[in-house]
Amino acid sequence: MSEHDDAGRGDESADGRESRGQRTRLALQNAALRLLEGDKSFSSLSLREVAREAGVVPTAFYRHFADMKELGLTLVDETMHTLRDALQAARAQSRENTLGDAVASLARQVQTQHLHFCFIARELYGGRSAMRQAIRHEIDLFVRELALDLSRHKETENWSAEDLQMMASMLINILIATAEQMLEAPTRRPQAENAVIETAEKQLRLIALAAPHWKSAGR
Amino acid sequence: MSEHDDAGRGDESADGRESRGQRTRLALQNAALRLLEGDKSFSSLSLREVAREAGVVPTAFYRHFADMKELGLTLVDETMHTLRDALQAARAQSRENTLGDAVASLARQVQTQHLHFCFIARELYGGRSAMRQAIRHEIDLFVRELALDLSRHKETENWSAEDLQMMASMLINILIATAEQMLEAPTRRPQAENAVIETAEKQLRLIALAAPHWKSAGR
DNA sequence: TGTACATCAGTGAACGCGCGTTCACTGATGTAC
DNA sequence: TGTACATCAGTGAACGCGCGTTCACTGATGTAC
Repeated sequence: MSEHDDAGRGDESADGRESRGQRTRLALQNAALRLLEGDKSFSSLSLREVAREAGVVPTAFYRHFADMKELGLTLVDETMHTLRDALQAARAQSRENTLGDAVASLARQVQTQHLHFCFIARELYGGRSAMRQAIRHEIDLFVRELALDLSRHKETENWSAEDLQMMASMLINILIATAEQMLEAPTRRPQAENAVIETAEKQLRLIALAAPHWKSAGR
Repeated sequence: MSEHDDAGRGDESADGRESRGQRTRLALQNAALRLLEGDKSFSSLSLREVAREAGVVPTAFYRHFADMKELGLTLVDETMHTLRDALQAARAQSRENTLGDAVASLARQVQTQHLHFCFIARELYGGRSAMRQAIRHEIDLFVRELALDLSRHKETENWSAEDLQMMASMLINILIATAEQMLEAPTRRPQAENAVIETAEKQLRLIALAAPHWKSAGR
């Protein structure tokens, strides 16, 4: 044990290639995501099913995760990190350009990160409590970030913190609902997809219209 | 066989009390809803589990449903019928009174129809494809009904059919998201519930604010 | 560079369990006379 | 009202299956000298 702390090695990933262990771990994660692409939800996925899809024997699973629940929470973590980057890109778009560009950017993300969005959308509502709460928490972070963004816009600069939060959560709701609808009609035709995108754009535009009139009406 | 069509009897429920068969059938349905109240989703529910909760032997299940899928679709049908009535009541409220009353009415419905809302919210996103599509279809009907309602309001009377649809689906989205959030924090405290309701109210009010300005801006 | 050894990722047999579904059955409910 | 019979909801034993998890193992990867 005492001979282990002589050098600053420690981190195995610095060694160039990813180790054999890491490869199987990733294979398990990707196998689970692949299996979730279709009809199934994570809670109806079996350990043996995932191992089979990953091309390893069931017992190998335990070298990497204590149980399916741990795999699930790992997937939430990694996936939400990916989505956070995606939404950050979309937010950057909307700051510099039009709302339409922001929606188009989101649509592109949904297409390229298809597996990740499938997983999150299913588990946000359908999953077990632990996973649902983990996702909710990440979404709350999104909402807070977006609220901060909004506070720097001229139309909403002197809104109360509460109202900014309300506005942000409504916008995120629209994004979630839109992503869901895009996932629902994948194989049919791109025409349906465009209709969904167009509707989302209109909804965002309508809300943008209301912003300058808020507080002046109301109570 | 020929002696069966002599009288106009036929319908067994006209006999006063519900028959023994109907009682067990309802027991199975309610058992499933009860089991879904917690963490689980319908697809992770087993036939034996439902029979056990209903107090019958597993094989008795087959007297009433071909399999779990049939039970699921039956539950969707019945539950959506219940919810349709609930939303119709909420719509009537909003026509005659304020938006706040409409939201309060929805909140009351969520509390009294708690089990039904739990079931639908879970299965809308987390369920198997057949069930998800059945629910989506019913929600589409809600949206269409609401769009028709909107077309009779003065602020939106000369909007295009497309725009009415867009508006209606946004309103329904808010209702769904609000119901979901109310289900999420049930045991904690009523304070959280009130915050959710207040937010929903504000969101609806904000959209109402935008309505008169639509089309005058836009492209 | 080459050999000896330690570590650890992946193997395969085995277990007990709850599952969906079948079958022949029992006994209660409803009907005909 | 009373008896004989048909219908049909619910029973209980049995089946084969995939599951999660255990265990002792093998053999590849990495380390020390």
